[in-house]
Amino acid sequence: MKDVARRAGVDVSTVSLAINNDPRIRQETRERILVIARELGYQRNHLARGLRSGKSFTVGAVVGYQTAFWGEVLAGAQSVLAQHEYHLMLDYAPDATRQEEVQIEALKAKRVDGLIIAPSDVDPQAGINPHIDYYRALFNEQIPFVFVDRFVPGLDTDYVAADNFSAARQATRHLVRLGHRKIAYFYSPHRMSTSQRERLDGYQSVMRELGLTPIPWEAARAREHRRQEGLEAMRDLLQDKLGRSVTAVLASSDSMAMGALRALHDAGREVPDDMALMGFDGAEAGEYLEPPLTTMTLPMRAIGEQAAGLLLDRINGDKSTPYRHILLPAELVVRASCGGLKHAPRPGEG
Amino acid sequence: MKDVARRAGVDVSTVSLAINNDPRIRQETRERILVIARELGYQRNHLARGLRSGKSFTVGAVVGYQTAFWGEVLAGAQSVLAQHEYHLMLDYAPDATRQEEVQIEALKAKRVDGLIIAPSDVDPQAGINPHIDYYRALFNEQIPFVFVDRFVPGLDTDYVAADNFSAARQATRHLVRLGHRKIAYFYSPHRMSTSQRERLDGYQSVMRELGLTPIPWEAARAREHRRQEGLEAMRDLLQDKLGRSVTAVLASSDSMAMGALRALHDAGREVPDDMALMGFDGAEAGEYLEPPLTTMTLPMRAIGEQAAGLLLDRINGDKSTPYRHILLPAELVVRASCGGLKHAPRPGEG
DNA sequence: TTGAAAGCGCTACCAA
DNA sequence: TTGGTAGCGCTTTCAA
Repeated sequence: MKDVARRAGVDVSTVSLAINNDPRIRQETRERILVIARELGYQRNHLARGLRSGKSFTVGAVVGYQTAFWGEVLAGAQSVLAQHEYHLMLDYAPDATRQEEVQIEALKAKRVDGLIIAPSDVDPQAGINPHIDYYRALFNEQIPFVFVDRFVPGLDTDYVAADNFSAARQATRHLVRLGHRKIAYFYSPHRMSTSQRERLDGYQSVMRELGLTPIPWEAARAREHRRQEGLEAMRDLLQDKLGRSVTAVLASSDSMAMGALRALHDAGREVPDDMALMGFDGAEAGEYLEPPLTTMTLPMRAIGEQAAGLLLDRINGDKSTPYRHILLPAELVVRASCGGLKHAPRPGEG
Repeated sequence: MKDVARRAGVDVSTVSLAINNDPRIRQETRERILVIARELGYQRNHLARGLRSGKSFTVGAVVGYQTAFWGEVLAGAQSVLAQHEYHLMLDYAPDATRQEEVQIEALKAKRVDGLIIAPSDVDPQAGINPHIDYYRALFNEQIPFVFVDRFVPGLDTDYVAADNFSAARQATRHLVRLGHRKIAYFYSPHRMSTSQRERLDGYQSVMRELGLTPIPWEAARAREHRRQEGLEAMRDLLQDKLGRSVTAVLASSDSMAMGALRALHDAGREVPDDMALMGFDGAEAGEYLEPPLTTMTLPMRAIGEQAAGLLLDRINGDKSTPYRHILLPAELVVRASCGGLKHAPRPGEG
């Protein structure tokens, strides 16, 4: 920058103003400076800029294990941030560790301007988020952050997620519309995020409204991958007295549905003829299953985009604007796993 | 830091040394300073540190579109970087745009200490990477970087990938071992990365060595998702005179195999009885297919971990150590799509 | 509209 | 083993 200033015959401060498009600089001067800067291959040092101005043009993201879901969300966020010269710093914080707090502290030391956070699951015993005190402190520190996909009950902040409650209602109604009455809901009670809670609630609300008996089916034993849980839940169901009357299953996630599907295959049951099966998430793999899986597709990219947008507003805009909650609609994607269709949809149709 | 110094009755420079675990500071002094720092909630400012020391403790990653593959690679890299107080700055650069260079320049402005790069595909016409001059310049600038999954021919740098050539050989031999002689290889010539090239070469080398005729089958028309390409390639094959004699297909990626599988289902062909089908990548979804897909599983996490390790060595170690190429073995995962098994493997078995 | 100078928080150098 | 001080490259304030 000093070199640029010397070559342009101006002061460094003038160069700075020119580069930042400050209206006080004369058009002609700015252009001359910019040309010289380019010639010299000048590249602004964001570290110095950040140190002086108190902004790093960087946002931290703390999410759970790497999955296709989070990949999409982060890609969405990144695309919006990139448009504003912002960068995303990535961290994975496996649930149920203290990691989450450590990661955020590390990100704060790097002076991120804001954070995109998927808070860990709610403690099933206590019914509250184990990190709530930490988040409350973070909030009081005035560090801008947005919760994605899930939130911390008791803390009012910016928040972006799919409308899981409505989506679960829509899914349940879809099964009812196809003629099912004995509809079980597969889920895992071990780690319940707020979104999982809302899905369960949505399912139960529709069942009750229609005078049907909710059959919440807990994957009690397993607690590793969702898939294993779905597999065991279905095995249990098929051997259970009550379970045997069930004609349709709504799974709390696509991976759980995949496990359930495997169990059905293994037991020689036909899908959808013997049992209708529906997933939740819109995982890409669902399309490839046999039969292809009907599911609620979540707007993952949009969740990331909106989260980044909200965060940028909060960083650059008025700190005191009221906190916003954005719930994005999920989309019912009908494939063959629930019947009601003559054939499996071809790619692109669903 | 000034506050900490004052409270501890020492100079800021002493605090700095203490925090950086400099051996010159007496154990006792260090501990006292550290305690006070903690009490005061002191958090080191990495921006200032970076400005002064010329290191940002940050590395940039530029990969293609978000996919499960890249998600795993990045998660692997992130886990290693986190152990060294490094952070990952994420960028997605869709192939075949100039984006790649722009992104890297932006990352450089943020003063990343190094870069993890998946270079774009080789231009099929010219046979060279369109960005080679840029990468050469980057190399001359002495900025540490590692190529992952693919490289730029003609540029000798640190490089980590799966051993695609050997993996393709192993895959081909597997099919031969099962009794197949007419084995086609599905691939898409439009965008050939170096790893795709090596897969094709590996397949052909085994076929030739065994006196078999290679049947490279180009997905000529489509050029969107790999899946669509696989679907169309299989349709073509089934209608082709030569193609009808084929008994096994090795696809250049799992998604291509999935498309091919759909086409086989649609045509009423049984897998593996009418046609054996094998994928490449180890995509999670392959396990859920009907029949489950035999594939070469790439060590995605390890690729990311090794890439980060190499980069850290380069950043912190001797700049002039010779460039290393790390090729990690892929694993043959036998499921039911190629036959030779009595039943589909249960989860965990394969 | 531009210039001059201070200073962000740290590390690195040299002196004690 | 510790203290003092310069200065990284920028933005920002104030003066011209």
